[in-house]
Amino acid sequence: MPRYNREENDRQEGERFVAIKILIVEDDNNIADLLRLYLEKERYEVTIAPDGGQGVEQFRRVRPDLVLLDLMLPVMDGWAVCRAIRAEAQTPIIMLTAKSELDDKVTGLKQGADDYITKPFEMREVLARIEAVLRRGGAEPEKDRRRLEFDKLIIDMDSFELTVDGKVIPTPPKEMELLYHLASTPNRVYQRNKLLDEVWGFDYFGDTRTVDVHIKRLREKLEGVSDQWSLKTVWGVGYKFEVVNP
Amino acid sequence: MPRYNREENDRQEGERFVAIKILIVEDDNNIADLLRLYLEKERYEVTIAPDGGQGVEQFRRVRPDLVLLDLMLPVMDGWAVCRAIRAEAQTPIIMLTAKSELDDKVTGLKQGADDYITKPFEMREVLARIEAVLRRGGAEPEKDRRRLEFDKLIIDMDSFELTVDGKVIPTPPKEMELLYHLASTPNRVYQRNKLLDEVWGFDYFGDTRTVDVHIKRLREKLEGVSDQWSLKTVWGVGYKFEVVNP
DNA sequence: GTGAACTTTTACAAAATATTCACCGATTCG
DNA sequence: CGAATCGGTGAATATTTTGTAAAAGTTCAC
Repeated sequence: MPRYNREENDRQEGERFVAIKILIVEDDNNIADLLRLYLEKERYEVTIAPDGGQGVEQFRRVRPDLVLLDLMLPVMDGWAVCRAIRAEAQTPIIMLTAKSELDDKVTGLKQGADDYITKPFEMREVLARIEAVLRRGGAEPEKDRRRLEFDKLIIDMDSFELTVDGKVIPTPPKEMELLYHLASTPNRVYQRNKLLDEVWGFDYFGDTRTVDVHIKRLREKLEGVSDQWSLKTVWGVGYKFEVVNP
Repeated sequence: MPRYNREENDRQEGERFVAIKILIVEDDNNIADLLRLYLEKERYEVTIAPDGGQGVEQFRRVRPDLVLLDLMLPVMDGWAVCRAIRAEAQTPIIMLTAKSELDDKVTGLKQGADDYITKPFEMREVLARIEAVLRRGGAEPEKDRRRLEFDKLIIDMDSFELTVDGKVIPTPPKEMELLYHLASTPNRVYQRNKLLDEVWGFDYFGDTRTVDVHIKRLREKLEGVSDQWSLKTVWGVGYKFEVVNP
């Protein structure tokens, strides 16, 4: 009975099951709500504080994984909040600033902010920066449960077990990772290149046929198990994990 | 002797047809070569310049889509190159800097750099930043959601599925791409030549009848589905995806 | 209405891509 | 250390798509 340890590859992007908490300190309700809207769509857990004082208070209460901090705040300004937070935690802080003044940038960075976004900002950019900062800080509360379930199929990257129709099927690491990767985003086509990059690693130089062989080995294990899902070839493009009725 | 057929056929797997050009200005050959290796694996077209002067020269010659610029360069330093490039184009620039000094960052941002990477860097990070910067600049290496919807018709390039009247119709890559291309700009006429250039690739030399045949194949799949849209022939000119317009 | 120009359709050959198999070196495990 | 397992390669095979040529059908201009 083979046993696989998974020391090396933790570059998967599995769905997170424990939400990442973000505190927004922002007095403009419109902006705050907009941010909440998008962030919640991305499955972040959002808390909003309308001024600096409440900002610090909420920070102590919820202990967020990241803070979005408006520079212009009533009563206690952004820098003060920034320092207050820094005084008791290394939580990443992204500053939201109305003017794109260089001076602000310098000062803010000195006070300990991790990044900057100048208003008016694009949500796309905000999301990207948040991800970047979180990644950089290694603050990944995700990873707690890397497990996907489908009809008669459980892909569990924690126990490294593939359960098909109730039975555990011994499955080598690469196959597990490939399947997990594909199934993480059902119905989305992955090109062989991308799979090599994302599953084998960007530093892997090898033939794209390798992917085919692994797909074949997976199919042997999965064929005819359920009509709810399947490993589909998209001719001329790549592969996808298809589930009916998404 | 291993074969890396990922590099052989250029527009394999329906990715981009015109390579994105990257200019690397870096005096350390090891680093430059390493960058080239990985970037070419990702299908970027790479040019290397070993010093600032040649950097600017090459920039004028190849007009890259992005510049990776080492800060420490012999003769003409990175900032000077940055300014020189900024003086004649808005091409995104990513700085490679040995020290992570705040001063450098600020100065660099002032000079117009778009992003920063401090050495020693991880290739993974470099690749991520490149994609981010390109995306931000709208040079879209890949659109976010490549999906078009019309009455009883969904063209989804993410799952690579053509859904007609609720049913998924198996459709080969070329047909998908052609239809997607036409439907991206409804009512606009495309000449056969243009379509060959834009869908088949500028380097494709073939008969213009080819387009006709593909149109015909598409029509078989789409005929009589909806009166809201249709693949129209514009006699003597080309084809268009026509939608009825209020 | 007629012919030239253009488009549609068909059938087939060529090209591209995917699957599968057998095998071997590397790695892991006992 | 030796056996078993895994990951990857290359080649043979199977499959699907794509391009072309040629016949048949349309449209347009006069």
